[in-house]
Amino acid sequence: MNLATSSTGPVRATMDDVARHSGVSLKSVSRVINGEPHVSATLRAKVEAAIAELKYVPDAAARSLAGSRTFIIGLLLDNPSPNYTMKVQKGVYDAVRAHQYHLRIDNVDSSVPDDEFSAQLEALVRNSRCDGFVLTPPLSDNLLLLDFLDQSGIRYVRIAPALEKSRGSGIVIDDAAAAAAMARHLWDLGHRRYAIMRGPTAHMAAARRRDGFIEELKRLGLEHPVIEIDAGFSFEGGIRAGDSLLASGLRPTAIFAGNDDSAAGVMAACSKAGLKVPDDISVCGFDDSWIARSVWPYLTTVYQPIEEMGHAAASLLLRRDEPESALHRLDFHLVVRDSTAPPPQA
Amino acid sequence: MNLATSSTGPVRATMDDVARHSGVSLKSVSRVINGEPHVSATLRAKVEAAIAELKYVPDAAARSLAGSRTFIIGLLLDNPSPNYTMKVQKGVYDAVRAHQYHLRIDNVDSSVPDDEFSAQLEALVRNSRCDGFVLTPPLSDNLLLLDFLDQSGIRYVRIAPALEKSRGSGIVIDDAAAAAAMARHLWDLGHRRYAIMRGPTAHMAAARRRDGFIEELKRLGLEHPVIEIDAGFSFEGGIRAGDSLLASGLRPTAIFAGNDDSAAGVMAACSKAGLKVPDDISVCGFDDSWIARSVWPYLTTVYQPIEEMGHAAASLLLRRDEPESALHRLDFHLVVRDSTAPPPQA
DNA sequence: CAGAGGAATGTCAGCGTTGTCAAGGATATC
DNA sequence: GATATCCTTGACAACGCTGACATTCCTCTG
Repeated sequence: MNLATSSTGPVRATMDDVARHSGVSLKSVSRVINGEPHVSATLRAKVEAAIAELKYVPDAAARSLAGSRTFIIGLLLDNPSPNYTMKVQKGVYDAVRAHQYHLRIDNVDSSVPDDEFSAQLEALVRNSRCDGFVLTPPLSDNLLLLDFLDQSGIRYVRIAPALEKSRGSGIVIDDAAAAAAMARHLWDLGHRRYAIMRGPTAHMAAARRRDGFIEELKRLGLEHPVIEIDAGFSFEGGIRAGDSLLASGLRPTAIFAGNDDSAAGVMAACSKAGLKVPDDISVCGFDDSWIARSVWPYLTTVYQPIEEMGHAAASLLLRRDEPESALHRLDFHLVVRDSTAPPPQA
Repeated sequence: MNLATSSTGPVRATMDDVARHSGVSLKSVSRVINGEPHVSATLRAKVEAAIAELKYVPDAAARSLAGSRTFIIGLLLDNPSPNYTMKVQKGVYDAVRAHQYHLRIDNVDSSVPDDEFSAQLEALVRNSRCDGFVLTPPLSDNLLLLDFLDQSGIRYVRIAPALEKSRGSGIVIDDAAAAAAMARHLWDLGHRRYAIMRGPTAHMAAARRRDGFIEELKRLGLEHPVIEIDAGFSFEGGIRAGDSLLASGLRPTAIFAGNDDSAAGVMAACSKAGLKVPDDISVCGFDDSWIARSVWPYLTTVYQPIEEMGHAAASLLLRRDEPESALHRLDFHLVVRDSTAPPPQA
């Protein structure tokens, strides 16, 4: 069997068939399909009827050869977290399909030296002709990539950008406000001794979460300093940070981790140390990723609308009437589950 | 800014440029690019030099319009597990890119009524012209889908098929043998009282794991029957099944769960019940997915080469010389971590 | 009511490849 | 040495659609 000639399925109708069938010119069919102005209602109706009857579907290859669009949106991926990535991907997919576009995936590896990275990008853009790219973190803040796309005149939308936010369009949530909300939750439960597990230093959103958390606690009147430890964004990082925190003898009653993975690690460290969550100590995360419901007790966290962010990013790319650059802020909300509770009575 | 005209990047060289540059005909360039026979070494060298110099890249749209290939491989997704999906996707992506193809993602929802599902498929195949599809479970065993693809004459490769294995090509591992290996591991540790958490009933691979596990134990001389409980493939399912098992008063010393997620749930149930893993009870999973290292203690499990399976599937699709139908078996191996240990002294 | 301007529709030449067919040259066969 | 056969190369017409431009038919304006 041969790849090339294997499609022996029913013959697809062409635009010519539609034109003949509805008694109008080829170009008029084209106009209807592309929603161009200056088409009478009568003609449109005729053509649409013919399209429906013949089950006509425009040929993407011919369209992109003749026109200048490819009807493909590229999703640029370089994120280690499968949960996050899949959610973004789902959102982008839905938006793209709703516009009759297709989703193309492209992975890049930004952990290589700059020149190699540039070579990757060049190859990618040369090969993968797309009408636009959705950039996921950490790519959203990769200046080399942004420069390259700008210079090539390729449209893009950034998900959760932190640096140079005026470049391209971006979809964000207010990390600081979200962290502040978590701070209030813990404060209201009665906690007064806190630790925070910082995310990766390169991750700007993580820094904003930290700042928002600490600011809010100060505003609420916290006296003790907040203990800070680097934990990264991984389970291993969380467990390590948790181990060393608990070994140090410091005993916060609540720990805020930079994301759900590290929070899960912290919880593991607590149970290793014989502390029960949430009775002895409260732990909370950020993202409401899938792992938040794959640990026991279920994790209190901040819901980030990741799928919606992907959807919004793709939609932005597909709206031709969009301004050059804009930052769209989406809503988060607190998800209180079982890993936070009032502190133990001293 | 307009999607259509935004690409003001450098002008791409066309095949015509290459032909002129190397002093040969258009068709000869085409022959070189497509690796067709009957091309002299001299001509090939000239053309290749010109291609390199002009940085020529064939235009995919023109190729698929003129020829009958699209240079796109579709990945059909309907799997709830992001870990699994991302791994498959990565493998498929790498294989596809190595052949200068592109990866298109398409989601379908097989949880809807049959007629609605058929409509989805029809729309998908009508719109998404691909040179072939990679099917992931549970789609690999969806007969409606297989019928549809066969009938449309579209090539596909199935990942982990269980039913009607002679249809299309398939990439599998030996689930029964893998489960048997796990059984031997536990037996060698000294366990004699087992429970097994069954996967979803519709999931054939899960059934094979169960059978392989029990068969092997019988072969080894197990006397007590293995306790069986349905847990599905989710964390919640695992925790529920674990709760009811432990509440029942039955006390196996080792629990084999159908996948890592349900194993994590079982571990949570154990710690809720005050049992320490692995000192009081051993727990093991299947897949070596990402969650196996996101629980404490790290999970003993079976490594399935999911990424390689995706890679193999796509490669199969891209080899034109492949027979109609073939089943390719890939290797698994045991990953012994911290969740299994000898049973407590009675 | 002539002329201008705009709305509605049509004609036609590509877009950048590949498939078909033909032609010329080299090699093999009797 | 003539004919048959294969190898190598090229000319040219699609592929299905859109962009530029032409044409017709209104409707408005003064």
